[in-house]
Amino acid sequence: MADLTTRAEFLLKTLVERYIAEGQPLGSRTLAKRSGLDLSPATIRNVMADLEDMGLVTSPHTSAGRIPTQLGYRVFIDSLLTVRPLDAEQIRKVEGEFTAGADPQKLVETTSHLLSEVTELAGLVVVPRREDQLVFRQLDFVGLSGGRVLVILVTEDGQVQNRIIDTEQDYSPAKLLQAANYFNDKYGGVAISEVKRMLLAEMQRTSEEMQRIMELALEMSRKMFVEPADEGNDLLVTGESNLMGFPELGDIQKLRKLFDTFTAKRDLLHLLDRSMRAGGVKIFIGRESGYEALKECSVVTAPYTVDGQVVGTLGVVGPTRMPYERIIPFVDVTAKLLGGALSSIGR
Amino acid sequence: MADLTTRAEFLLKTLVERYIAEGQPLGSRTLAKRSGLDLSPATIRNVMADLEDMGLVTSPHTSAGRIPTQLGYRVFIDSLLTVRPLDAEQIRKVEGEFTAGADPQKLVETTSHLLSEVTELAGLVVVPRREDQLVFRQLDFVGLSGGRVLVILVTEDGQVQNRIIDTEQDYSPAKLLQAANYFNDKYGGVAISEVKRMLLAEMQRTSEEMQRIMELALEMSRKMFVEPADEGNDLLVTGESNLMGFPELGDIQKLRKLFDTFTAKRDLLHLLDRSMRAGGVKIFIGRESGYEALKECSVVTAPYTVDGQVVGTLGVVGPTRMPYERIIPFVDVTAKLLGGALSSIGR
DNA sequence: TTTGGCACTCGATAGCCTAGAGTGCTAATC
DNA sequence: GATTAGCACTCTAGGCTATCGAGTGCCAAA
Repeated sequence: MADLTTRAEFLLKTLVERYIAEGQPLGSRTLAKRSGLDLSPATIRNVMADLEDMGLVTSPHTSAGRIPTQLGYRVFIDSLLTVRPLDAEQIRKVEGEFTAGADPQKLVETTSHLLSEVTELAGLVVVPRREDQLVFRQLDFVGLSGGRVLVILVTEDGQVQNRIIDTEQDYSPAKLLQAANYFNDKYGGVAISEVKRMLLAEMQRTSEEMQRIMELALEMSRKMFVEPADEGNDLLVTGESNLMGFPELGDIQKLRKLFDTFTAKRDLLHLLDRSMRAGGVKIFIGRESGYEALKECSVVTAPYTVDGQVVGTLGVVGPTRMPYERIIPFVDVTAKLLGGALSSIGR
Repeated sequence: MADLTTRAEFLLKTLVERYIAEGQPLGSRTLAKRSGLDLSPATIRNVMADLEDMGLVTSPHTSAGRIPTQLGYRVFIDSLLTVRPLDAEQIRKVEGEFTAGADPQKLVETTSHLLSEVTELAGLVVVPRREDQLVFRQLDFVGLSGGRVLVILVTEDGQVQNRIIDTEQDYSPAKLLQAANYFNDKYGGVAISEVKRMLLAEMQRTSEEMQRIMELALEMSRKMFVEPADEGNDLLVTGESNLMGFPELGDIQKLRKLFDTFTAKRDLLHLLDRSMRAGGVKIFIGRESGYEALKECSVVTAPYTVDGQVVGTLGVVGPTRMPYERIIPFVDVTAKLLGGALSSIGR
């Protein structure tokens, strides 16, 4: 396929820009005016025919103008887009949200709200729960009735998870405390995935010579750590309703599929996981995500790091026709700030 | 206004039932057939005219049949509805969900999902966080860097809340433990609202003669308890997307208002709080709720109790045209089962 | 009190027309 | 050879009209 001429590129760029801004197919006449080039509509038509041959633009029907195709957006984003840095007000607003000391869960919630409010799209944040990245801090056992024990798990980054487990008998508070102390001394500061591994090993090795208290601690923590955990990473979605009201998502059936995708989380988590490996902002346009429900949407993501290590991803979802030049730097900055805020909690 | 004749009642009943089932206005002709009464359409028309005078039915336009008004639904529910008990499969399903031991948060989530799945509407559950109904169990202090302390609050019913607070200095783990012990001994088993009150009193009274450790505990717990808490009761909404696809909510603007109401939670919480006082199932039809966004919806709620005391409410939201005779007993049963499951956690 | 008959209303659907926007092609022009 | 003007053509959106069918309200008869 022939390379794009400079002029064709320029026209594609203005076409995409205008279409993003106005949502209307662009005809040769208007494009001639808006481009600033001194060309007649007829010439524009010729160029458009070329762009259509290359699969970069298409027209909804004969007498409508042209709109970008998915590929057109791709080219636009990869080589034509001029990203505007955030303006002063936005930067101030974003930074303001991250100053207050808060626990990771709240930080993540704040971030997601921020994303959806500023972009007026749906905000996504993956809550990091990867076991190999979480460091164990301490365990608490709180006795409940009927042999049930509330286990509270604290990680170094200040996250708290809890769970009720069943045991065969009631234990005294003193016993529970002793058990917790034993366990905390032994595993404090170890990565959770490692704790799991060590637990399994320990249980096999010393099951006979163990003291009662060790047994208790191990039994409970085994239930907490090893048995089918709730889930891995979790996903927070906010501002879904921002997506209603985009004419391209006006079909209620499509909208429902989209919302179901948000609720199920699985597909989105998968998508966001994929974008964790690469550094920096990643953009999935339409079908590139590989999910039917997202075929008319774009997803802009950026991983965030704590102490230099990628722990999660955040981003936004919106119609393919979204103001990328605003969205991209914003998602980027937000990821950096969230990473910074999370880093300052751990020690 | 004249009382309803038995026949008029019967016709209203079948009208509402058929309309709920089919979603189409009913004309005199079809109603004559469906009612089973041996009456001509003309007679039905006379009765319908009466019902219309009484404000119980209306017609969308001249040549459409009749549909129930809000008042018509009210009369139907209050005096005509024959509630069907749950069928065997549903009961089994509901009970199955509540057997596994789980913490309150998970129970509430399960319940909400259950509500929305079975009814195919949006499920609501108020998470009880009323301070006067929660009994303090214990506090944990976990030191983080930079003078920050992670405070974990456990209540008797097994709920865990946590929060990071700022202090002026770093405390040693031993100090923190001591402080927690001091506090837990003193306030264990006291209602949270009472702890708050006592804290304020204590701080004023003995601020000079206090030992350092008491000071520390009081200072931290003050920040946890007294300073602007997160919120009061919280609300869980699931299955919102079930509401897409009801033709009466087909307008995307309405839908958006509805979803925003779900997200904001405030109005719904208010509504559910109202229904906490009365025992048993409560039904808000259309505008009765008092909220614009819900004007074409009905809300069916039931309070649930722990140890005889009402602690929260649950329910469903759907279009006014919902199968009440299925929904009502289901909401009722679910409330009872959730209450039971929560009761078995506390001691 | 019930019913049949009848004129009337209204929404939905289909068909038709027009205006407007935009295209592709061809031939003339720079 | 690139650009442009001109023109025939296509397609949508919107307005207008006619028709069909469902259903009503009312009146007079049973």
